[in-house]
Amino acid sequence: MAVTIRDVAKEAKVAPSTVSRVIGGSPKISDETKERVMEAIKKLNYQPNAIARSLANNSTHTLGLILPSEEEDLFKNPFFIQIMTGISVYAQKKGYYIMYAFSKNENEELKFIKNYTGSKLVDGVILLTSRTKDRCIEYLHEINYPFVIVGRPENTENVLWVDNDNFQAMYKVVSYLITKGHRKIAYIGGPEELNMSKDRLDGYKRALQIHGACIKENLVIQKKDFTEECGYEAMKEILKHNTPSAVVTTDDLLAFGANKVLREMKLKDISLVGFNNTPLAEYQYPSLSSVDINANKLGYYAAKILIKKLENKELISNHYIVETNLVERESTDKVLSI
Amino acid sequence: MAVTIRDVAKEAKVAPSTVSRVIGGSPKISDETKERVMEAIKKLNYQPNAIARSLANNSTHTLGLILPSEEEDLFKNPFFIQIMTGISVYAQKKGYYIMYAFSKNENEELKFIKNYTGSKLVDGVILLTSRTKDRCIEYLHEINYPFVIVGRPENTENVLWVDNDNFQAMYKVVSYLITKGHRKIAYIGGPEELNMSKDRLDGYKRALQIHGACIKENLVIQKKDFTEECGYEAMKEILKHNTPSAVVTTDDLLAFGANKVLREMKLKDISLVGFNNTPLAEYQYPSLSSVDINANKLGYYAAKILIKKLENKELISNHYIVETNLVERESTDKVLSI
DNA sequence: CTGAAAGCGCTTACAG
DNA sequence: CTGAAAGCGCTTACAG
Repeated sequence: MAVTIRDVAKEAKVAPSTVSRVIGGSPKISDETKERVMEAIKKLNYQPNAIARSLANNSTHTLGLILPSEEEDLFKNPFFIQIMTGISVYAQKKGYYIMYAFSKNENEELKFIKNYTGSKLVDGVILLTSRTKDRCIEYLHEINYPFVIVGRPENTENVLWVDNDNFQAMYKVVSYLITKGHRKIAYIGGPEELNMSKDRLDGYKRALQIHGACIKENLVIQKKDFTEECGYEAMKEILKHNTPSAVVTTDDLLAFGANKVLREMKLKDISLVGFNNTPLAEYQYPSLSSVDINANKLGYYAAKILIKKLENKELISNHYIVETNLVERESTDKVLSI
Repeated sequence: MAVTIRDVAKEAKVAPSTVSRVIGGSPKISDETKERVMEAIKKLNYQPNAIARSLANNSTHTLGLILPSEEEDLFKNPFFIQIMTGISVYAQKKGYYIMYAFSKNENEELKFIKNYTGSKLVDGVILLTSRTKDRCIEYLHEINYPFVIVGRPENTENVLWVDNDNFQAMYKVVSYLITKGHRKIAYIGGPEELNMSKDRLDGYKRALQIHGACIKENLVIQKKDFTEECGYEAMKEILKHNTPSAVVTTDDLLAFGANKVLREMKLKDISLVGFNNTPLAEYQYPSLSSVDINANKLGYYAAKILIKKLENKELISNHYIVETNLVERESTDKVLSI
């Protein structure tokens, strides 16, 4: 049998409640008994039962992480594992545990959330996807359970979230290209209904506008998926009507597809920028410049903002913006021939 | 306040113990009361408190997953996330929860294990690294806590583990190359002290032996790390004395490095095989043939074997071998010029 | 400063 | 077949 608080109490010749207070760091315990209890704890190698503690405290010190398992790039993009390490760094620092569940779709997500919250297993929930009109968010609101979303949700009222500044990220990329002399810059994006897509496209347009560069309709293509195929098709479409000097994309996979076209057509002078800075980027020919979104920080701050909320600490803001940075590689290293 | 078993009892006009029995599926409850209780549960939308249950049952239905955070290829290799999804598929099917912790080194690993087990948070532990003379394994043995290791440990006595058959995996690769006409096959491996390394090297040697091909000392190079640099150096060393017609490696990163040399020296006729089939493999030039280790299955069976143990089910064996398969790509597609 | 008691929300022998 | 009671291992008002 494992040693309990009663064993320690007996050993130290005090009441269990006193042991509990020593452990909890209660201030009103004499140094003498504190010491005696500590000795007993060490002698018996006592470790409090976390479950009993949770029951008495009505708190498990556990965060529930809901992951999508059908993501196109769950394995190709280190995004998820980076988020997970980021979360764990902060959580572990604060003595919180993390549970995770992979769910295939919104229904399953909701099922896990109901399970986690209804059975009081977790103190708070971390969501990694936010759909438009997200039922999980609605539900968590309804039952008033603490949660945080990685990725800005449609409606940010009363919800905690962390995200990159997608507008600024793309704005910076386009501005950078303009400074390098580019004027005709094409854009290949993913599903246009995503917030992320809107923000990035806005950033693209705004940067061009500010610098007085042209925004031509057929320089902008948005596709249904973040896949290589989509990138390939998009690049083909663009080249039908135009020959840009640079192409920006909203995902490395799109950029890979675009790059394939450029290679096939031997268009060596067109610059190309990816997004997410996946490990694959540096292995492209030419190696691909890409925007690093610092996914680990997204996780870190998600955990931080949620735990602060759980501990009723004052929140300066209901969200946190993680900076992005462009990793420059060969694909933006080309001499402008225009 | 959340609804408890007492509320349900009151609503159904029975004792809490009866409600508990209905939930637990006890056979000796009349259909009539069972129905009444079920109605009350539905009406009040009752969900048992998992923590209270755990305390009463002395079991949390939770598995603790210990992950290394300093792994060279934590982000480049989808190994870990695949393991995690594999674990979750089986665990979720069986109603188990999963906690994870990233640890920087053996000491931290041990700390988390002590925490998880000592505080009774988890019913069993899943380890993803086994060192020679692993203190974590020793400790878990000492306290007699259920655990499973992904990757065959040094001493398999009395421990649960899952792994690929590394001997056979490499044996098959080399045999395959021999059938394609190769006779002079080089080997680039990682740290030789790893079980995995020994097994793969043995598989290489055995296959050559069986087929009567040559095993030359300086065709085999083992490096300290699974990195691109190491692969690069190793390939250089090999080419100093020999010109093999094919090269096998024990990791894709090693193969990438080797491939770099081959490209630089324009040795287009040398076949190359990677290991782990990372997403990067298909993006190489030429695309890299690689051994898929089915990491998701490793996770799945790790969870399965551990949960079976936890539920005192009969175990046919204390380990499970997950098959590997060679994914053929351009790098083994070359015409033999020898 | 410390202890006895009640309570967290379940489960499960025990009794009927 | 069902209920009253004790127990899982903690915490925390309450009293002194």
